[in-house]
Amino acid sequence: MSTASYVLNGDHKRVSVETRDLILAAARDLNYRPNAIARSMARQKTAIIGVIITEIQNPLFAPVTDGVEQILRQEGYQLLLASAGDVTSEIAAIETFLAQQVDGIIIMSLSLHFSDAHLRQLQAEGIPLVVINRDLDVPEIDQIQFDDYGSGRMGTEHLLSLGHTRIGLICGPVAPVEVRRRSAIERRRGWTDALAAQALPTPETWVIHDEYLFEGGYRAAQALIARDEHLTAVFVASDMMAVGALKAFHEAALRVPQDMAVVTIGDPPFTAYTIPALTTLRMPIMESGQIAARVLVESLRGQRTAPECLTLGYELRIRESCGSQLPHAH
Amino acid sequence: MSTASYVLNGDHKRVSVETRDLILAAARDLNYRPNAIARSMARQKTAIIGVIITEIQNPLFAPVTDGVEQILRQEGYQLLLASAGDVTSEIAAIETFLAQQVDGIIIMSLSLHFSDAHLRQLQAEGIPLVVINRDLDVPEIDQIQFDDYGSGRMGTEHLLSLGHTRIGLICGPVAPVEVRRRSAIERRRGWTDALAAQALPTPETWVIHDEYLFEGGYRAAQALIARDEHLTAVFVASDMMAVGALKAFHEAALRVPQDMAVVTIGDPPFTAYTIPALTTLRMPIMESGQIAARVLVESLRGQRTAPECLTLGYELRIRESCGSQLPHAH
DNA sequence: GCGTTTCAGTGAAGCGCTTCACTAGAATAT
DNA sequence: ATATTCTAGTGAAGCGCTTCACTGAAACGC
Repeated sequence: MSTASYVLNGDHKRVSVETRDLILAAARDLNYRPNAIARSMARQKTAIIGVIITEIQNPLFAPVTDGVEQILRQEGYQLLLASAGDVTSEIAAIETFLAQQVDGIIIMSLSLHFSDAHLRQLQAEGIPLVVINRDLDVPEIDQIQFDDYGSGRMGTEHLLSLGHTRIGLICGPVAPVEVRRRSAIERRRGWTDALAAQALPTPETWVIHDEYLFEGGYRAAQALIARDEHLTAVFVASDMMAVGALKAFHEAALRVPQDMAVVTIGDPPFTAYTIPALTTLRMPIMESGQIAARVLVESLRGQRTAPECLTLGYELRIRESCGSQLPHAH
Repeated sequence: MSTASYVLNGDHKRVSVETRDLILAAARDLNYRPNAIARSMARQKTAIIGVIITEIQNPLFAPVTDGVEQILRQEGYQLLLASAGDVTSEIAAIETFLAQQVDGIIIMSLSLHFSDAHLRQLQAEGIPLVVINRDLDVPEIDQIQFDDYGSGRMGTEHLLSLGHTRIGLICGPVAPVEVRRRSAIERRRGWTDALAAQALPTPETWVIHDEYLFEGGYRAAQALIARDEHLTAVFVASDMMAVGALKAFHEAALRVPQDMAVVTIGDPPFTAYTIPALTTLRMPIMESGQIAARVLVESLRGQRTAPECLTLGYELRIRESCGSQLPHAH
């Protein structure tokens, strides 16, 4: 039995070629399938990674999961998936994963401010953990972030570079605390700083916060129009919101980009097919999943010394909605 | 030890209240966490379900996975996820799942015509299996389908009911065989039959097949416009394609719905925020995941006798692109 | 009061594998 | 020729739990 085990695990030194072939042949004849559970039991590791995401249907999660899965598959790990929309169910998911003896955990959250005592504890117990997109003040934990401040700044600066000075902001929720998104706060900060750097005003009335949804963008744009602040451009900090905003502008007979230039944030291909096509800051979502998985795998192999704390940048994709390609009057 | 096991598994008959409390207290003190691997080993089942999807990023998959996850979580099962874009990797994923001793498998494929010898074999080995959206000719296997023929028919009939007679079709790929989608074939059949039932013509030139993508719909609409067949309406058999088509129509200065009425198929919320909002046949995607999970769980509990073969219907959502709400001239 | 049933708890096998420690024999060294 | 090393293979413990078969004591029946 031990010989068979060595053969099936590819230990070439311990077994002669003849016995090896014999065993392999027997395995084939018997239709032998190794029992991963028993192996995990004996080895005290499972080659399974637990992945927790906040909501499966959120557009961020498919690409992240895809990225994670690509790398894990390639590295020989399996992926146990759970969704957890609040701290209680996150803790429950972690407990289940630990019971399941996962080798490591990846958590991809919305940029909500969750409490993280349980993550500290996980870390303390020595379970390899990588966290994506969470406002976490625990430097020992590997983290992958997005440069949300930079995105706010970059989007606004692009509009500034096109000559706009009255640039509004449609952004995700910043209050109340349960739904507040770090990304929304940071993007707003970026917008503010970009305008302030040019000594331009940033009045409260040029900003609308709403949910990161089509509906939210639609409502926000309507509200902004109603305020009649003579804006010539708006930075919409989410592609779903931008689609909603485009509709509201269209209904208000505001032409984009002539009457209202739009820059937004996102990754999905559909931003290229809106009317007009949206100029976006591409968010490296799938990449964040890949990187998280790689970092985790390196941890598991003991190839890491210091904790990772990466911030991924956005990339400007100029299309029609910002009006770059049009001569426009100011 | 056995007493502890009984207590922790909630067997109330075998243990006195005092010992139970003692054991529970000790478990708490020791921070005891049951080892699911060891339990699986002893019980010969894992409470893990393997889920295979074709491409994580395909818009069908997030809702399906969501539906599956909801039910499985509620029923106490874990979800092991793998993506497999072709038969070879599907077989590999199944092998891994079997090694992992999953209790059952759910496969959600694109409606490609995959070979299914390996599924028959799975079935023969007695592994509970539910397949969503695959063209499978194996009546013993539980299957969840979408009524694609019905959707083609229903969408076309809606346009007929609005007085259109020259109704084009933009549809998914039907050839070559590697990329051919059953859904495309069926929807075309529905379109043909709906028109034929009214003794209307269904010329080849009114139909364009392309990929189920924004790009595909864009190209297809351009091609259709170029043919100049004086169509007044088109059934676009995918919401992504419809978004692309809308853009092509817009660029060709064709007004939707006045010059070209559009009905499409899909579920995602974004169809309500296109310009104009798309009239769609809603595809019960998440529901298909829920149902698949329920069927599987029932199988695992031995509560099923006959194999399931469900076909889920589509539901018409009238919005702007079909022109229902407009008086229009014919 | 004796046999029977119930109750509470214990012992031990076994789930399928890995891996350390070991052995017998062959090869090599001195 | 003897000691040492190497090679190929074996034995057995053990991973952490479940569950069947069992036991001793208490409760019950007539």
